[in-house]
Amino acid sequence: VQGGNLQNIVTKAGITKGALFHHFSGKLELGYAVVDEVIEPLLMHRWLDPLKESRNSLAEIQHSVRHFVTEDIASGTWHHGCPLNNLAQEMSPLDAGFHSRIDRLYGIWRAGFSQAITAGIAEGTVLKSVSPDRLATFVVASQMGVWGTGKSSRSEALMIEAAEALCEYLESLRVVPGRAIVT
Amino acid sequence: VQGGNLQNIVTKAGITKGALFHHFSGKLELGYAVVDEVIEPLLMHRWLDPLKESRNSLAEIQHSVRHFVTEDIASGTWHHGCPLNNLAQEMSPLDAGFHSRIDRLYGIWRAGFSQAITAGIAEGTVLKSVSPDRLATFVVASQMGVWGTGKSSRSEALMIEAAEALCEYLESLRVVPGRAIVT
Amino acid sequence: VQGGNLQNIVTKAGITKGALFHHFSGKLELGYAVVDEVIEPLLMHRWLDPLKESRNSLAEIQHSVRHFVTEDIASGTWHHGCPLNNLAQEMSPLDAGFHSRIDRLYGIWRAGFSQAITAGIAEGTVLKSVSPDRLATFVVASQMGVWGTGKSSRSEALMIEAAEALCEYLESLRVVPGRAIVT
Amino acid sequence: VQGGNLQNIVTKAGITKGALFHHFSGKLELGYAVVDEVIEPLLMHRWLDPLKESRNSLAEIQHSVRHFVTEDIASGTWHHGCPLNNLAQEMSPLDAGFHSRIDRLYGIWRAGFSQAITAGIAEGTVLKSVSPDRLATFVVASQMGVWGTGKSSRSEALMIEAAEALCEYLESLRVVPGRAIVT
DNA sequence: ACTCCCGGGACGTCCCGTTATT
DNA sequence: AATAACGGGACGTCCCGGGAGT
Repeated sequence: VQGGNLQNIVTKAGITKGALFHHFSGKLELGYAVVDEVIEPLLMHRWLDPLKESRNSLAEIQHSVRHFVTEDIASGTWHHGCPLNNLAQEMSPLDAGFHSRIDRLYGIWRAGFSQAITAGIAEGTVLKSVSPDRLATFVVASQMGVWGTGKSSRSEALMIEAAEALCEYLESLRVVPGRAIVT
Repeated sequence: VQGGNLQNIVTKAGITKGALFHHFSGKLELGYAVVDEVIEPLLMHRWLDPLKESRNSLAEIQHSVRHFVTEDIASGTWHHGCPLNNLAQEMSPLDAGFHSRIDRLYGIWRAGFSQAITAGIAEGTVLKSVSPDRLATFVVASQMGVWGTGKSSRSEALMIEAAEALCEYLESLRVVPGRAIVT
Repeated sequence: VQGGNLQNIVTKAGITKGALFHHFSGKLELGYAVVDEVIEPLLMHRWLDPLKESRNSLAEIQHSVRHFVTEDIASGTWHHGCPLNNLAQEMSPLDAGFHSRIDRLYGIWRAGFSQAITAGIAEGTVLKSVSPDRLATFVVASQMGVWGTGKSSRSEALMIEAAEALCEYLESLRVVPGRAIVT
Repeated sequence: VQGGNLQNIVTKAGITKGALFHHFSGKLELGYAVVDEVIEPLLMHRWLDPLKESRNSLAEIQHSVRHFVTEDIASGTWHHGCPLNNLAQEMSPLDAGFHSRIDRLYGIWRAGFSQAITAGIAEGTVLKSVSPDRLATFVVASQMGVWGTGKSSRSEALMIEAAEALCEYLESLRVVPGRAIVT
């Protein structure tokens, strides 16, 4: 469960502390590198890039939510939780500046969602009554909760249920031809 | 931010380490006691007890969500996050058994919500289309996310926005006289 | 030869690192304590206090020089050098502020000598042509050199010779009844 | 202040660690080479060679003392202390054998002074009452002290004063036509 | 011949839990 | 019952020297 132990990190990575210190000046630099070179690309690739090429924002977010849960369960690492959140918990005690890097990614995440939702409204796939910023904030928060649920309960079913509930909510905000709209 | 240091804990508590070890066999037992004697009553008092005396479950949950956020901000400790989640993050590396206590509380939380939602459906204040278990899981997960958002961003506005978004969703699931219902 | 190694320090002192850390917050505090509570009193007791009660400054300094060399050789630690200088060499890399504490002691040493020499001139035991400050600086420097000679050469004879040469010089600055005076 | 770090040494020398290890088997061999190829020639050039060509030993030593202090201050590196002493302090913990090389240089230094003083006595420029070996030992020790004073205090004035005091003492041992001699 | 990458280990720091003491 | 002193050990840092690769 604990990745913060440097000895464990290097052992599991199959390297030594000497080798690590050669590439990074310390644990802090390692954390920075992980955020910048692993987590940020992962965030982009898994959550934001698909939205850019999509014409249906909410459907794409739903897809990502379901896909991520499915994949995590398949990979067997689903009870590890959100990598971003984990790193934040692990590294924050070390450096206050680390916190800002984490928060920056959350900001990017929210901004990307907000932008896509705005586009969805313009394209007529999302209800006009939706506030893009608020929904983006909520979806990110809920996804954090989905991971937290999986991590705490270690129950596949519960994690899936939370993810499905999020998707269900998103579904209610979509404009679907032939569906009545609450005013 | 770091309360994990035992020396800090006893110092802040105004006692000495020796005194602590007379009452608890170690850091683990202390953590257990905190869960059992502090967090569980707090969970009951803040989230579940109000539901028992209420005739409108979703409205009560909305109230709790808003109340907790408001109060946390007012107390100046709002960026500390959820006590339950914090303790889980702090202690779970120490002991796998600790994890089960945390999860038990989440289970109680979900069960309490689910039961109240079921009652709400029976009483006609909640839409019949709602799945009590699923919604309970989602609300708990989202509330975790709301705290996480506040803790990460340290932004009052963002935390409030996430909380309001959750309340907004709950609002859409309530049965309000004179409101059209989506089929 | 190496006292700087903390593991060696605690081992030779018969204690453990844990015990040391309980009394001192770190190696630096230990060094400070050694300077303040060991070396400074030693400086006072061995070099400056005798001068206060003496009516013949140079003779007293000569006595201290000879006594210290003799005692060091007898104790078998004569090749360790000057404790003040050793600590300066050992600790300076750790903390620049440490340097000032060391220098302060040298200043006290020089000031004490200077004052005693001034008194000696007034009492007529020291040549009027002597500059107190200059001689004090030189005697302290030479005594440092005497220790350095012993430490480097590890030769008793050489250390004694250096000390005797210093005493011989001091002898030439004394006013002795019946001795001619160079003008 | 700290030159002991091998990485710093090679960086400042503009080479790499790999290159160093092709020429020296380790830090120890490097230290030996520095003593043999840098410090020993420097000792010869600065302190002993001038004596060979001089007809007035003590005046030459005075000149060297003053010259070294002046030059060190001018070069801005005067507070680094004596290269020989510094290296001794830096390296001797590493190797006992290193100590002997250092001591050998001090021996050469003393022998050179002693020989020059003996010649000075024969030539009539030094008082016959002077013991060449003892004075040589004392001058070397005092010069060590002069450097130590400068290094500890980082005060130009103090270092100059110590050097001048040494020169003043040497002056008193010279035979100068027309000056009275103490018996 | 020289560089980069790396292994192994020592150092100072820090902290949990225990023991001697009152 | 409560404290202060302490033991033992793990952590992150740091560095010397070796060895593969060019």
